[in-house]
Amino acid sequence: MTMRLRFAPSPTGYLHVGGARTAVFNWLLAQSAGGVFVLRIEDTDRARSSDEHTQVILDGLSWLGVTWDEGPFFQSEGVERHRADALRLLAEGKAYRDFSDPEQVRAEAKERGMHPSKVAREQADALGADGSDQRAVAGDPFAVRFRVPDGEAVFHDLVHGEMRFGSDDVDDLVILRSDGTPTYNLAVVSDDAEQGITLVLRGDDHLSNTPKQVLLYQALGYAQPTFAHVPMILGSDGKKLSKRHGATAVGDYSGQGILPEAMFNFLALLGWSPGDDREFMSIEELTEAFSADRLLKSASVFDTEKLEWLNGRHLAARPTEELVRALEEGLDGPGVERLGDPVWTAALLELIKPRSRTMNDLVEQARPFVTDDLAFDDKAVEKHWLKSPGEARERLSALLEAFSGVAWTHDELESALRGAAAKLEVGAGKVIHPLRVALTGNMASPGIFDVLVQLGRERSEQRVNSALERLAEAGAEEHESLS
RNA sequence: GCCCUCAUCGUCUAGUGGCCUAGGAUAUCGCCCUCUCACGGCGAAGACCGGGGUUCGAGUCCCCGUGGGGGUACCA
Repeated sequence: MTMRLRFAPSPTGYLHVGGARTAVFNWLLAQSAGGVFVLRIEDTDRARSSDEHTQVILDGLSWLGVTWDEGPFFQSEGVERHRADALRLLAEGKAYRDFSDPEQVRAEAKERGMHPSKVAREQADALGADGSDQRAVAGDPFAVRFRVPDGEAVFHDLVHGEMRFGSDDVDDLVILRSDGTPTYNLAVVSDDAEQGITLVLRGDDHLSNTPKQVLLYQALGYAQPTFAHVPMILGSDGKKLSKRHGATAVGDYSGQGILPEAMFNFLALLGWSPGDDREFMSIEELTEAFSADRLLKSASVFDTEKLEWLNGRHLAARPTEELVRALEEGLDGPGVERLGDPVWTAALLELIKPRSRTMNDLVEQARPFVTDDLAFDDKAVEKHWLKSPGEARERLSALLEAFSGVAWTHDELESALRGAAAKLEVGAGKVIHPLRVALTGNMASPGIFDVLVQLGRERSEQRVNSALERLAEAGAEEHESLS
């Protein structure tokens, strides 16, 4: 029998990393086992669901590379079937009409220290089958409750093993509301059965719902699937992941320059491991290594730092052409046409790749090389220029002179610069730092000779010249304030 | 309250009764490389939640606590 799996998000918000991880596990299992992966949107809560949210979820899955074989199906399309299932249980005496007022039942249950469903069942039994029929015919509104049979609900869970729940701990649940709409627990069972799902892999927040569902499978005469309840993903404080923790939607991370394959890799490693020491893995390797029996039981914390480290590794592994495309999208204004030179751009990428963890980093690192509109870091300017504008000027003009005759190569520039520094009787660093600010506007950059070569003679000299102008102004002001 | 569930370095994890003096990764710190920042290399520090059992032997099995999470809805 081919394995059939499903991912069934509710479109009540964005695609949460926890949901994304569940989708990743399902996908991985379907791929590695040659199974079928079904996508179902659980949109029965019309008030909170929206097409917009559905689209965000679909986009998020596509971004991650999670593809589905069937669907998306919409739970709302199955309401007639859900209702028919509920009514069948009622007809077979496996469910009963509940005419009671929820408020009143809750109050009474609280007073008598019992569960509301017990009170509801008591009232229904007191009414009797005939009484129930009469009130129904008379048009009294009622909900339908499942009459939980005595015995045990048993199911097999791939991560928790055999699970047994006594029916005493399962309460008679409403399966059809008094407005005629089906409830979640009935709808999932009906849909999973209809769609032939053989393995339900979902978050363990559903673990306590499972006995109810198992009992419904049996009452309805549907084949019961195997389950796999995977642990939840927590925020950095060990609490349930929420907006407080910042980004929790996969879309947020793509906006921050996280690569989909890195996110996929990271999510796959949350609650699962290949059993050896591999961490940096391609989707192919993950598919190859994945197996449900290595799924973990305990919740894990979503650690952004490690995600970024992993992203850096995936970024370094990306083919140059793809990174170029990202730079083209991330940068604009005069100068971007330089990216059209594949040799120049490839060289640039070699310089900035090891210094970048996210795509956003990469774009920012590339900026001073690509555009001529430099953004100066105030701290860098203060430290390497304005502390002593005179010295900075002297050193930069010396460099301009020293560079004027030499071939524009890493080694030639290096000996020219070191020679100039020696002549000024200062360490090479003393000239390198003001030069770095002139060329990049920043305190940190790739090696200074690489920067010079990458910028080329003309642009390098222009930048040094405009630095000198700025320093001349600063020097004049300094003079004024001193006099 | 009741029911369920989980528990190894800060974090992700390896560990299925002797291979554990508890391994790896990340983060942190130090050193090396060096013009800065990264990368890289080397090194340090860092964990079996507590208590009882079972056993010749327990991180690993059992029980009880404690802590976290979930459920207990005419939400999904």
